Amino acid sequence: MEESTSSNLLTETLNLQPSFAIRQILQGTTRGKEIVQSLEEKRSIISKQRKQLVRLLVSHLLETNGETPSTDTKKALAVALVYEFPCLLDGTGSGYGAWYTTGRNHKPATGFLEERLRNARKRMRILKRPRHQEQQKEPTVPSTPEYDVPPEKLLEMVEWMKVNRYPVSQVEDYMNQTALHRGKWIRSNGSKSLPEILTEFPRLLDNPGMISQDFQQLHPEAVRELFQNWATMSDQILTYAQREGKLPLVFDDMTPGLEEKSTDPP
DNA sequence: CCGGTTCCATCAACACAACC
DNA sequence: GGTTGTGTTGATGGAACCGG
Repeated sequence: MEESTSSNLLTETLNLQPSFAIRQILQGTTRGKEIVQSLEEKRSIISKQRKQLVRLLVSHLLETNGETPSTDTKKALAVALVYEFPCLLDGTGSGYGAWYTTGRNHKPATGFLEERLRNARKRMRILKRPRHQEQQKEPTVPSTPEYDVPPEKLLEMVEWMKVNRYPVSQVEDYMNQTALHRGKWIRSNGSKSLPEILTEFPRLLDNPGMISQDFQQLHPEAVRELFQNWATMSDQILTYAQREGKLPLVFDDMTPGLEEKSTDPP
């Protein structure tokens, strides 16, 4: 019942918090920065910001832990969040139940993070099964993405995505259809720089899950392995990026407030 | 041409079934 | 016992439409 006290949360947090650098995740985007600012100055956020916050965190979760993160991972994220921003503590026994609650008494796990994760999975599954979803208005490329999409249509989609962020499902569909084209384009002429890539495909960063969707599209056989070994793979990727001289830009863009909190994993 | 209203698509959140 | 999948519903925001 009232199992939890603040010292409980503290213990839990000390154990789990290093897994998620909440601030760094949020500082990676403009909206994330606004949310952090609001949390610091007003000690509150509006519901729109809360939804955006959940999107950013779940997007990070998907990138780093795959589609079905463990219960502990999800709990760690929720705990890290309310530890970092105590004003987000809720009235539930644990203090973070509104963000993540494990299932109990035949009731499924719930909370904003869990629900977002579930809805994201649902959407991704729908996208992966185009055959099932054939009653589209446009008679365009339902089955294998891209192979039968004419080049001009590809360019049309790319241009559309430069100026449109919504509807999200449309963005995800177009990103899906242009994944192969994007891969070729990025690697053409000795590979593109990060700013070049983000100018051509801004939705890669601001629409959650697009990078993993691309990887899924290009290397479906390796997705599982990548997710499982992400901790070591990410190091190798960073090392490679550094060697290629691309890393400084990445850090400049994504972690402007990289100061004190050196989070070394246990 | 502009402001207000209606219509429509999307998504978050909920509820329950299916599964391990 | 719990988690994941899926259908449903209400809220929200943008597009289209209409009257002044």
